[in-house]
Amino acid sequence: MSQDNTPSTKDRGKAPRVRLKDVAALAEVSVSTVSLVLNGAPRAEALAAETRQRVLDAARELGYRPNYLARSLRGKRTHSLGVLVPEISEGYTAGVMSGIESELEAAGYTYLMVSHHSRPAKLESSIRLFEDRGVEGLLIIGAELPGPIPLPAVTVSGHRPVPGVTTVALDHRTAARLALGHLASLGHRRLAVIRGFGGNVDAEDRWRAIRGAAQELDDFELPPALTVELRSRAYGESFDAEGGYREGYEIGRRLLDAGEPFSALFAFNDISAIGALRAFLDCGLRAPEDISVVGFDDLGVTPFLNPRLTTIRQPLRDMGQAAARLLLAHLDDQKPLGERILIQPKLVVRDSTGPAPDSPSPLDRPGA
Amino acid sequence: MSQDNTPSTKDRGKAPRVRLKDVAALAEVSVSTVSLVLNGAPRAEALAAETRQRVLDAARELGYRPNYLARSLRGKRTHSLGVLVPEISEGYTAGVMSGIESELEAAGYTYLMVSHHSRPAKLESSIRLFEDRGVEGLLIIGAELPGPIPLPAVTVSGHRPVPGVTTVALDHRTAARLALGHLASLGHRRLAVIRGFGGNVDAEDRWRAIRGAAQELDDFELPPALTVELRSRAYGESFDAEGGYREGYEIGRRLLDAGEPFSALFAFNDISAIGALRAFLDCGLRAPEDISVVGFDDLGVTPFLNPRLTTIRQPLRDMGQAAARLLLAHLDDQKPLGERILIQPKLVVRDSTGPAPDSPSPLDRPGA
DNA sequence: AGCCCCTATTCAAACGTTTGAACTTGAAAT
DNA sequence: ATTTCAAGTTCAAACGTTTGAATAGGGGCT
Repeated sequence: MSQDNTPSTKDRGKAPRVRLKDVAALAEVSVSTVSLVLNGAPRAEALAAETRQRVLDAARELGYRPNYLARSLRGKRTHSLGVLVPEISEGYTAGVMSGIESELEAAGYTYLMVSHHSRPAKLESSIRLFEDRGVEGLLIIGAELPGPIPLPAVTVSGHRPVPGVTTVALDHRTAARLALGHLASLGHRRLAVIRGFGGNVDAEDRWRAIRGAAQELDDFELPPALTVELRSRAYGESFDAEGGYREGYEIGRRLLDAGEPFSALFAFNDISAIGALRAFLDCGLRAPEDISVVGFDDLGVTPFLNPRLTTIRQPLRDMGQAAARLLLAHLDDQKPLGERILIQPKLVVRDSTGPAPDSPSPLDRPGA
Repeated sequence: MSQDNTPSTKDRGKAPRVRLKDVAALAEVSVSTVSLVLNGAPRAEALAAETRQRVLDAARELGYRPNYLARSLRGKRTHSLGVLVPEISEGYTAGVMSGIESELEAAGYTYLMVSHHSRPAKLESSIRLFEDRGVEGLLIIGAELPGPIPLPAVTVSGHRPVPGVTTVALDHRTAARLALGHLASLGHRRLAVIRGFGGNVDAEDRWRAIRGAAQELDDFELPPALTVELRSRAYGESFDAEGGYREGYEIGRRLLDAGEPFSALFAFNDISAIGALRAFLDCGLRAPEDISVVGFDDLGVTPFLNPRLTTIRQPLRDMGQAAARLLLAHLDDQKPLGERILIQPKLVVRDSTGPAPDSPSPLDRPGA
């Protein structure tokens, strides 16, 4: 009756997409019937079995594939999420993403991804973008939240509690106790620390936990001159893959130059640990004989470094999976959001930590 | 006239979204006029300046944001792309993605991402998914293409020419010459090689180039017992971040056990190079004194390893950017696709390569 | 006074679905 | 012979845009 773009035998060009209408024509039923059947709607039960079969056959024969945009426009569901990561090419992000990806794929959701580079403005504009694109929910990694979020959201660390937002975060107290306990048991007493960059709640919590753990130990010091803060994540317009390592390296040198004796370093992440370790080696120190280093995250490389890196394992993949699952459970089953899930870290002892040297430090040289 | 969901003063709940219709009502014009003005259509020039301003003001006042789904449904443009990567948490992928991301963001495109895990079935299903989701084009990284692609596509390496698909690929001949030339000049004569996994064209090209480069050199051998193939990318259902390193490690041990003397290794990527290096160290070898190792990619860690890794740099970020730019140029300006862009690698000499030991090899022990 | 045409604006169809309400048909109940 | 009802199916509105075609209002021309 109305216009119809039948391929007219010779389908030159892009092969017009099969619509519900085409299936309906072939099956000799109405569009509604086709929609009902193809969606397995309860109402379709009422249809004659023969009719249903006819529709199914027609759809198969034509290779019908529903139009996502039309369906979403009408139905309000897009089966897509927005994922906000700090930096696409970071080990931390990669680990979490691999968990998120597998979970979303299994559930038939797609996602849009944007890096926020720890910049609040970017975070906010991305949230608006996602909203405009019709995502159903947000997965936010390592970001301080700007306030209430206009969509269901689950985060992976990075911020203090926001009502209605579920957070998957690491148990930093345990992490700190594990690392410091390990070092103390090896005889270390003066610890250098690479803190996460200020403003990052994860970093604050971690630092608080480290100080707490130090106090619980006898005769264990965190000399102020030996705690340095990363700034990496604070800017990072054009990302440089080497940035984090380089910063660790520079901090490593600065620590040695500080002239304060120390026998061990606890870094905020593996990346900076690797950089600092490199600096120590370059200055002629041996690890773990002269200095011990503990990283954080347990990235894939760590067991293959020289020396193998002792580190605190964050089950990044699990954290990503957990976050995704929680969000999906909310979207699909209305499970409420807002809890705080604590994830337990694990100490992985390898070769970069060893007994403290007998002398208070390998570095009692005042200058250089 | 028709139904209208005006917030009725007390807007409880989710704040209904502002539609064109709402703006039209406030500006006292028709919906069409609003659409025209807000899109800066040429036809809008014909409107009275006063009207245009009224519309603009109304839109601003209400905070109008267009409905993406409706617009795309009608207009056929979604400003979104599909990105297919081998493995989300791989250094190679991360490098390329960082280039793609920055380019797409600048152009106002979003993208969906799926890992194909080098599985043809996954690749095909993902392409269908993307098609269904209405993406305008595809960016495919490191995958053998299943045949013609139903959408405009640009790839980053991984396959032999397909008509209509632009490829950004590395110049493997140059890469091989750089690596082998460097090693030969250091006196190395017998080279072990970790090849990429079979079926990957990138791997084949590289291997062909390596053999070619070896022939160009005097007295330079690639003993068959010392070329091993990666299998990593061939399966990889549940991804394990350590997988690639571990495989390199195992290959490293196998090479030593082969009993064939060699003084240098050229690995398919940095990951496997790092693993193999670790194996060599574990077996009591020193690098570069006893054995030299050349990696491939130049991931961020490489300058911080111990020893620092000599490697062939692939400008991954640039490759990603180039690919994205080419695809966008096609979509926005109809620039034709189908070329093959060759990217030049660079040799980065660090500490993992050194003069060949005097003895033909450190490994003239027949057993073990 | 009638006609034409220009300017400024609106109509209404279309994009491809989903879904509440309505419509047939035939058989059972009155 | 009419009404009642259920089973099976279709109508048509709606989702929020974009855009080709149509329209109203005026002013200038003959």
